[in-house]
Amino acid sequence: MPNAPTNPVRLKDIAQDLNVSVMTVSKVVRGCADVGAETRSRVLARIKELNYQPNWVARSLAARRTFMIGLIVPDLMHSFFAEIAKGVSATIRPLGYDVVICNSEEDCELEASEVERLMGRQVDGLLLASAQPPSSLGLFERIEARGIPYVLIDRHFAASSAPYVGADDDAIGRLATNHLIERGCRRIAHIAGPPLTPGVGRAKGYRAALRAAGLVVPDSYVIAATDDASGYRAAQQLLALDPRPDAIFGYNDPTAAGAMKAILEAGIRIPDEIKVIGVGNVHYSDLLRVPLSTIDQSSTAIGQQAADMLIRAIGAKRKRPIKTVLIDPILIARESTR
Amino acid sequence: MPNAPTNPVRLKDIAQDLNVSVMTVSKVVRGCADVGAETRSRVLARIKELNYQPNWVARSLAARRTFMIGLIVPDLMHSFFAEIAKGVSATIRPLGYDVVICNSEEDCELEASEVERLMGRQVDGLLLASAQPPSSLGLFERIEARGIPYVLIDRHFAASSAPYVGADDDAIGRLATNHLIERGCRRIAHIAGPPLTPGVGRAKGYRAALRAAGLVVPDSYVIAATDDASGYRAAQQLLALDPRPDAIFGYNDPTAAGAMKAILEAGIRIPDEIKVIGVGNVHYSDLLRVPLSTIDQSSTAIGQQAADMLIRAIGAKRKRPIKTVLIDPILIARESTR
DNA sequence: CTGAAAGCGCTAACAC
DNA sequence: GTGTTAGCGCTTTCAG
Repeated sequence: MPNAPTNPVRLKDIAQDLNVSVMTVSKVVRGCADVGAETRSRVLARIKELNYQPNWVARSLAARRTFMIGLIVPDLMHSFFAEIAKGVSATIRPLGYDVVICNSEEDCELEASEVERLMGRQVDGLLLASAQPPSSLGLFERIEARGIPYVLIDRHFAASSAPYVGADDDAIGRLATNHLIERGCRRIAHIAGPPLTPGVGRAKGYRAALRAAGLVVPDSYVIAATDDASGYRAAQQLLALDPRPDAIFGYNDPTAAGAMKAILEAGIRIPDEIKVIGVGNVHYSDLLRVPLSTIDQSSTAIGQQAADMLIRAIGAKRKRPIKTVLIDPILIARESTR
Repeated sequence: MPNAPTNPVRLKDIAQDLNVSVMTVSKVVRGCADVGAETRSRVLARIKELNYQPNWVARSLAARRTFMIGLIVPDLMHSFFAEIAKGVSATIRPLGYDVVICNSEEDCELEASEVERLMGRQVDGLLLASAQPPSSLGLFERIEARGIPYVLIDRHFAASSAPYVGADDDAIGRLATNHLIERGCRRIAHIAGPPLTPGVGRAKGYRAALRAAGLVVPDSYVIAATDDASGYRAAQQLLALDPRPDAIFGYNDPTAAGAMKAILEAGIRIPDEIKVIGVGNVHYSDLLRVPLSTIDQSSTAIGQQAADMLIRAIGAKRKRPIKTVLIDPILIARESTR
């Protein structure tokens, strides 16, 4: 038979039992120094006996501090963001914070409403991989008006003056493209991401690398996509082009994986006839039909760094050093570009 | 220049502006019926003007209800759990709840401490894919002592009297094994999961199906593993056995994918020489070197169902129909068992 | 329909 | 060292 639900123990209960004031108990709980040794140990004993657990809602209201931070990502199913979430949790947990993770589904209205809710819940700070259109600034304004610290992740926005932590997308684009060039490719196509900084930056790096190598490709060599399904379709289009590309640089691993599927289905050999590279080093990259070369962006590190900066910003009283941290990309060459 | 942080608007501010009581405003905010039409619209107008957002910490303290629920999963990186998380969010958000997602890393101490924290934060309910050892009951007891509703997900525990939502693991084991039998396999090996209900149930179904078909396999045909790396090693062992298995049923997709890697590396052909099947239908299953046959367990549905039951339990005053929901597995046959 | 009184469980700031 | 006084911003209960 399940025990009858007990009313949670409160500070007051302990105080009464021991004939001390609530304040004294509160101080012991929080580890304040100014409590007599003997009193402290009596309180501690009773706390253990009763298994007292502080009520964080009350504590938050009184202290005007929740020790909760919000993390908004566009898609938890994408392992890149799941990994960031992991990095964030791992960093802030030991510091006594909890994360509330929200999924915006890449929908900017949903995102905005999540942000409002989190602020309503009085989170101490926000980590935001935003899906806002590049120029929108309403949301950032509202966050700033509230004066709550936040850090942008993965996607940078000119409209926001917040610190930013992400990969160096330009470098990613150059690294991937140069790798293909070194492998002897000349007709390098690109599956471009959505019009946010990662997509734009990688495309820019791609073009820069081509230019530096004196290569010219037709406009039709760049097609937009976001995930494996659209990457699959994009690749089908690319394969139909007349001077057929001899390489495809996918905006992320899912698009590259989708592209590989289309290529293999068309009976074209990877890497002999066409090479493929992605970005993200998702966890299953080397289990694919042809192990996928990719650019690692250290997602866990991104999460850690961002969490770190946020915690620092929360601690700081009134200044905000607008810092940007760019994580260096690492090339991981596998079978698909052999 | 960033706007100076504004002090958040409170009920009191609106009340003063309009010369009404705080109570009246509070009622309007919550949509209570007993407010004059004119008063209501004046309040509403001012609320919009000032962009009032309720302080949920204060509200929670007063109402003794946070409208937050906790979700504890062993590993967010595993897309199965990410998908459950998605299903949960999608279900409860429209009802005004938020989820706090915690990662236990498959570590039962960490899990216990997460649960305590969530209870300290006064969540209204808990969704728990627990990593407790099968017989441990301390944690469940503590949750029940608090009287807070919770629902077990994916892993069932005899020690807990809570409702449970998960896949029908026995059926999964039989479905997968029978599929292999139908495909002509006779020496079917199994990569078994950890000693929790999913692993145990699937292994049980596996044995039951073998028995029903009159097949006998040596004990050495069953090896434990949890992820792609250990699945890889397990498969290497299996391949070294003398009557080499002609099929491997992996506890989950990662183990099966790892197994495929080992098999292909050994120069053995899938599915001609050995067939492979997994469980989970992870999102990249058909992008693998050989598209992986699998059993789909409708993770999103699990999340939805569980969230649904929890919400119901929260609403219910004082009874707990100990319900169990088993989601029917679906076979997805791909290349690896052709 | 409206509001006054009385907290929710805890902490900040300052007295003793 | 310890306790007192005042809230935090909101809701509950119950009178008007």
